[in-house]
Amino acid sequence: MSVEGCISLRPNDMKNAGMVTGEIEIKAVKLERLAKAETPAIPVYRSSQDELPSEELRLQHRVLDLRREELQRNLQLRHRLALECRNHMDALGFLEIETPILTKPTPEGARDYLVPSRIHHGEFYALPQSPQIYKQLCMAAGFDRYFQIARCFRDEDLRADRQPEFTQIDIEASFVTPADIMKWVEGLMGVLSSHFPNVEIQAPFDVITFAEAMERFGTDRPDLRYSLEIEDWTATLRNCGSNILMSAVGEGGRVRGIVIKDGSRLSRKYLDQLQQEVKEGGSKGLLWVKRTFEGGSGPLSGHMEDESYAAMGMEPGDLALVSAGSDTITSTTLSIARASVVRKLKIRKEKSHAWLWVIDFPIFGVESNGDFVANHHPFVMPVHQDAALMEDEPESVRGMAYDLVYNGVEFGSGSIRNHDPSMQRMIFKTLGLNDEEIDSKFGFLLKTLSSGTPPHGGIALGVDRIVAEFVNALSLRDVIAFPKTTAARGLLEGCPISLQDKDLSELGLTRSSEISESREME
RNA sequence: GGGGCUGUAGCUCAGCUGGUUAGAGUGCCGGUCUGUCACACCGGAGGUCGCGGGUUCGAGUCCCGUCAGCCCCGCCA
Repeated sequence: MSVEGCISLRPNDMKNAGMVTGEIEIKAVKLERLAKAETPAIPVYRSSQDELPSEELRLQHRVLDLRREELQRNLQLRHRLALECRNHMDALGFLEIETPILTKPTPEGARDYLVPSRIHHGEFYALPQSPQIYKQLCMAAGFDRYFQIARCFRDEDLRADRQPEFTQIDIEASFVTPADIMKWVEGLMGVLSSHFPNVEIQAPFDVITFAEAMERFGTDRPDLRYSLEIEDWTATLRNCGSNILMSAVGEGGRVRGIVIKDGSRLSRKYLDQLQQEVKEGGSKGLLWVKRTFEGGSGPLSGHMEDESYAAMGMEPGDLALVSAGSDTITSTTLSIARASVVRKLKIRKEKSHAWLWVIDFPIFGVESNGDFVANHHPFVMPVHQDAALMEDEPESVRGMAYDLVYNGVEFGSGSIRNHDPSMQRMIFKTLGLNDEEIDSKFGFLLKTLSSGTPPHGGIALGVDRIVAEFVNALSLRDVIAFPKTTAARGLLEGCPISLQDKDLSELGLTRSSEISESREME
């Protein structure tokens, strides 16, 4: 509507303090209807106690959903964050350089989204999983400080915190140490978070090593708002008489666990449910014992002595959650249990904002079949004192890598890169690539490194996750204007769709017989 | 690829161990009222119970399959 008239004060007894414009009204002299609207399929203006329509409908009618105040605000804040990011990086002398969207498929890592070439039948581009290699090429090209707010694409199954296309603040600089990058990012996060009233920041952030994070919290992205820590009770409990614990220790495992002060109030029902939770997370199970004034209860209580309670720091009323086996198993189990108990008991936060750097990640992970895979990506430079282990003990080689974690959410991940082509080639070989494969997939990178590339490193920060966390959104979908569903569909526009045969043949593609003709677009 | 939850009026939901004509709130349409702001009051329309098959005298309800959404495992360098 277009309304012309005089703004005037409402009569005193008709003012409404609950409305922004509750004190005034317009004495209209002219009314014009600018556009007609059908009754909306989903309510746009709803009272606060009304339930939201189902997410399926909200995504189908995304335009209407986006009119909601909450989403308007989320996208405004997202804009503010991007703008401030550009200003801040510019002030630090960083150049925003665009990198290709049509790129080369990579053999490592996530599945690529592929784009068939019309001009070269049978050949494909890939959408970038990240601008990683391009930003390294920028370093070699002499742009010493690069950044980009870049769209990335990964064709993997989705989660609440994963979209098939997502946005990163991508940063790379030459002649830097991890400390330089960390300092820049701390400054950047300070500027960005200042626009979000419920986020606070204090630099420098805490730093712990990957090994320490796994030992104390069982995860590489611990939520340090809570202090509950994992302890090693192998010595205390190895001879306690429990078959489960003794056999796990006999096989070289450890006994680890968490003491929950006053945890006895957790019900049997909840502890059974917690069993289920850790099993779904891939664990075998979880033992527990409650210390009482009379003695104890729970699966382990029969094996507990007063001395063992004391050694574990348990007082009457406390609960211990215990896991035994390989570090991988106990870490997974206890980190899931830790997060669950914190939620259940609404344990008081030590602080509201836990910023953390996790450093010294192992470069390689080991698959169940013994193959090595890159933990982050294959371009991480080994820490100096570990470089000698590359040949004989690659699993022990730590990388000059750093993850940024806020309240248990991974915001970003970065590293110093290999600018030495021979080290880079050795890493590719450890990952199982032969020289021929290395040259065909990454020849252009190695050739660049051989042309004299400055030492360099950087980081990539997940914009969607950062905004989602800063506005307290339950899902990435609430901070993205037009997100995809968990099956990677766009419900508003209706994608993906099947194509007609003539469209396919122009691209040199033919329909597989397995895909029925009925799927063909009319 | 696997597991779980959900799918009933435009929207949010109820619908028991299978049983007559599937309900409520809200929205929508018509009317009354006209200083309202979740207006109030009166009246009305509106359902392929996601879709397909099966069991049964009878299916919203039970079984099988399938589609869609959400959550999780695998996967995500």
